[in-house]
Amino acid sequence: MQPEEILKEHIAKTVSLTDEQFAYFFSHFKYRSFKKGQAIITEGDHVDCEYFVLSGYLKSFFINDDVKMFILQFAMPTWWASDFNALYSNTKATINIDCITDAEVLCISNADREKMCKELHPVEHFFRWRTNKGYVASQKRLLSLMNNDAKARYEELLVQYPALYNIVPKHLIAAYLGVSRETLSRLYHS
Amino acid sequence: MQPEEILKEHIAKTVSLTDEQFAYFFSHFKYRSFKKGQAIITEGDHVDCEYFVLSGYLKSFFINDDVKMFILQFAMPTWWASDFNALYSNTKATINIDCITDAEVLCISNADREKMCKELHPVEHFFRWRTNKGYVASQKRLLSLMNNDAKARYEELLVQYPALYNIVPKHLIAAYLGVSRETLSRLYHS
DNA sequence: CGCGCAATGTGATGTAGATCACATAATGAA
DNA sequence: TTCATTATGTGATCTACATCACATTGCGCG
Repeated sequence: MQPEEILKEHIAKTVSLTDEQFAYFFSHFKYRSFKKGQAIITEGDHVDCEYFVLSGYLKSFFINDDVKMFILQFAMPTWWASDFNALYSNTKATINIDCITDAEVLCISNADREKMCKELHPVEHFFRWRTNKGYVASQKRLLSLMNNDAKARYEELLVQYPALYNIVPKHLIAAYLGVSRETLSRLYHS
Repeated sequence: MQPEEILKEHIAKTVSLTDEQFAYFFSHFKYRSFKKGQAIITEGDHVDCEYFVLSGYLKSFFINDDVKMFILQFAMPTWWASDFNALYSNTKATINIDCITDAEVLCISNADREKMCKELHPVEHFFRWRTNKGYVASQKRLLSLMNNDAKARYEELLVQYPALYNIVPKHLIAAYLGVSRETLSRLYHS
């Protein structure tokens, strides 16, 4: 499927745009492809785009002072990724995004997104719903982190995103769950 | 300050509405007041409103199978609260909201919010930004929960919301931080 | 095909924070 | 003011998970 179709189908799940509206909207995106391991956003960068994943897997993560990695999100096809904090408050990136596999994305600049939201009311509606979904998911994860132990969180993750099991190395899954890779290893060998 | 002014000032920080637009928007809100300890949303309820806090403090929280409480959010004046998951996906409430102090709120139904978003583009813009702010805050809290120990999280909270220290009982602060009340007590007595 | 590095497994030990148990304030309603 | 209830403090113990150390496996790449 072509990039244009993928995005169109994704948007259509939430709002309806005429073909002309969509074509205009789409014209503000830029296609980019990345190799496995390549960085998309690095801490300290100026951030001016958000990314719609066409193919492949990304991770957004934070590295603390002890050089320990925490994964905020895996991004899979049709998901959006960026350092939304930096993007919206126009500050330097505090998180990193890179590619777990080869990946293709569509990117749109912050300015263009805001312009589109202003010019096309349905686009603003779309982005409101997208963010809302992200917010709700983030709250759920917060609860899970406080309420469940590592094993329960691991099983929850596998039920929700079984694809991750095969594609994403275990030490990254551990960094998402908030446990050490050793603990994760012990969890699923018992 | 009157409810109308409080909301108006709050909205004006993000978008500008004409007086007529704002009056129309405001006409969809209903004023309600609650006593300390009173429940606003209870798990299992049908949720059809979101709440803008005029005065007082609310908490949104989850009770697990062991009857242990986890606080998702404290809501203070000019904050919004609801079970957004239930509200947007039209399912029964999975969280509770009640009053830490006497409180006054303005509530708007889901249907009316959506209607307002449709009829007044700036209102949709406002709600997009509000949700975006919530999303970013939630991601930050997630990182803090994975990265910092209880003491660091406690200090972070006090720096961010010093008012909570005097107003909110310590065992609720513990339930927000994700530690036991005993541990919290030991933390700040050393 | 085989070298080297990254990913994973597994034991031993350390520790933050939970849990239990009980004492001591506060608060608030009659 | 008194009594009951709720909030808080503090010791003793327990436990999930981290950390360290090292072995093993797998895989990208020349």
